[in-house]
Amino acid sequence: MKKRVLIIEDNPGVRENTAEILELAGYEAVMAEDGKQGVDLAVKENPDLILCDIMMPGLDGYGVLHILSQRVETAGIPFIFLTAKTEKNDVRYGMSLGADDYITKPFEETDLLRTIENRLRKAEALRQTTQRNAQSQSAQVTMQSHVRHYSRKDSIYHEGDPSMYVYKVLKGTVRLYCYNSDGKEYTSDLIGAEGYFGYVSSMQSKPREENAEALQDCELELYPADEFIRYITSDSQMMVSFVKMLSNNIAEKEKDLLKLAYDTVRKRVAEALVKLFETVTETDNRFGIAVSRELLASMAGTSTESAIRVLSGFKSDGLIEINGSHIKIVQVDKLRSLRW
Amino acid sequence: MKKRVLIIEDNPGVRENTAEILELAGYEAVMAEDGKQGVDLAVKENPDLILCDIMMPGLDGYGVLHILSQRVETAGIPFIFLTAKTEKNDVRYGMSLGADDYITKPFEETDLLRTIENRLRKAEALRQTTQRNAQSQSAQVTMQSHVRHYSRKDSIYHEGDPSMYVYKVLKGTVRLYCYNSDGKEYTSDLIGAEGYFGYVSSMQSKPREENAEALQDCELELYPADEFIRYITSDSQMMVSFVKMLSNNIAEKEKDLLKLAYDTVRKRVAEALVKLFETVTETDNRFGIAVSRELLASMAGTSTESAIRVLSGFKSDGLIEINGSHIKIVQVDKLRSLRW
DNA sequence: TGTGAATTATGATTTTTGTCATGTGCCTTG
DNA sequence: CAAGGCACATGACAAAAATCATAATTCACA
Repeated sequence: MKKRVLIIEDNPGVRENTAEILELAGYEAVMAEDGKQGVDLAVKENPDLILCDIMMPGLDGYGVLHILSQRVETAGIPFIFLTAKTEKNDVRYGMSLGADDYITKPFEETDLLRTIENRLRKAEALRQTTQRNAQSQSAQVTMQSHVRHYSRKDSIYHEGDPSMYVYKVLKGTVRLYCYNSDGKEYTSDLIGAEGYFGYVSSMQSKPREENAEALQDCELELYPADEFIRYITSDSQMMVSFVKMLSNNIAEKEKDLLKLAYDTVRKRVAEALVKLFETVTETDNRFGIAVSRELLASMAGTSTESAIRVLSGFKSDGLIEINGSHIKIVQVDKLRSLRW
Repeated sequence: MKKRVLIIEDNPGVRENTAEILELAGYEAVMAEDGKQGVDLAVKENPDLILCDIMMPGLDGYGVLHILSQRVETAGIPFIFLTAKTEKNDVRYGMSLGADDYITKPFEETDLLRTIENRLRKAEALRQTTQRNAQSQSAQVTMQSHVRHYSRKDSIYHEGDPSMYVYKVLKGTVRLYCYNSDGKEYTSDLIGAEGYFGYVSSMQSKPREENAEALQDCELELYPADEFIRYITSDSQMMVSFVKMLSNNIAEKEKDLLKLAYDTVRKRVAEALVKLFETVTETDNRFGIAVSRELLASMAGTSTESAIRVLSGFKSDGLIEINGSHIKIVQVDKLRSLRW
């Protein structure tokens, strides 16, 4: 059966031209001339893939993607941005919204077709895997994996890297972080022993959206992305657990958002300390845990100096003890209650 | 087969007593005397349900829940907090972390057993549904649902309400928001036509974690939570789409976090305006869209006055036009580029 | 169509936080 | 053991944002 591709592009020339190329290549092309019509057609026509211009009058490409991502029926359709600009910002922003890929205009026919084919193949592979697995219930599926060691400060992956693995922390702690446009760092998560990370982008075979590094010496178990997908989808019960994990993740981020929006630096640093304390279990607590003020600041979303000032305050309040970069929490309970 | 319950509680008296009650009631009780041991046992023993004290030396209940939520294998186990305090803050905080339920100490035997039974039954129901569906592939499943109308400012649900429905927006726009401890409002999401909401807590039969209200007159389709779960789990492909939707949600929240951490109010208000513009398609744009400054402020995570000042700036820069509460965006592109 | 309440706008002021500068102590390295 | 580098600490100042106050204007409703 012919694969159906939806083209959302306001420029008639580009639109027609692209459609022609696709039809010559054996696809069925459906065209929309603006964002709103694009959303309608995506729902009605249920295409196998969507090509979408970013800059459009009215509802633009980002908006289209945003809307389609919120619908179960359309969230799974591979989505490729057509971007006139080579501007990295634009592309990065688009990818972070959940686009699967992008093509820079003007594009070569071969580029276009190769990118489309690539995405269709990946989507198909995912479908095959999940369906095969759904049928062969019961059989205990084991994951192939290998263990790798990372030293403190080692980079595990970077933003933009292809998502090869899903990781499980066996020992140590991993830090996930990203940069804003001014180059400031925000630590979005700490993953302690037994925790998983890297699954979001792996599930969608999308490039990494954040950076990961070892906060301490780490032992990680690496599951190839397709192995992980096979494992997760091998059992509907597993899938439900996975969904629950994702849901928790969402709830937690929402909580962080509320904190970041209105809470004082003091509260946020308290939160960061407690989280650190809860995640980093390895070190013995006699001397406290080694924390750079920079890390704490990037967890609280503030400047290093502000974080330091708050710490000084906690110290003189007797909540913590400071020995160089080692921080020992004396009164966990009080610190906890500070967060609210 | 006997159901296994893991009790994580540092007080030996309470621990032994609870175990005794459970064993008399026909459960198998496994005990852990602190958080760390609790995590270990949760992994090793794979219990059917976990009871966990909040206040414990070392790793506390929140920490245990946090860690277990990050593991696929343990994220699905019903988790119930034992809390000595009746303090609402504590409980709310725990629930927002992903706990399924809580029991206040000292508890009545019947309360304890009823709560446990209730949670086990819900978990079992979910398992049954998903397994049944996984076997009966292929058959097209339709969802029972009904449509309900909401007028502007109508409340759809409140924080703490039981999660009865998953909603789909047919017409209009819905606002999701939550309050911080000072009573300040943060608008975490706007859902436009075709978007779904309310699925996170519904999937886990947990109480609502945020508030939902109609931003404009709305027509919503209501799917009973169990219907929705049945629908989603009826088809592995559907499940994958759902996971993708959740992943997108996470990615988006992460993006918002980065913005909130380091971006200026100006940028955040620009973001809010664009988002509003992209979501609220209904109104004709000749007069602009009606937006209260309070809404804009709660989307940007700032005070109303600050939001107003930024708007005044945009107005004198010719980016927008203001007519009372109606805002018309004149130069979308410039506004968009302001966000970075 | 007028009136009062609610919202928007804006000035003045305070509070919070970020930035720059400089000093201190510790640790590494030659 | 000394020198240099680096992270931590803190003061001084600047910038950003929140808060308070009050005026102007919309808007809902009789």
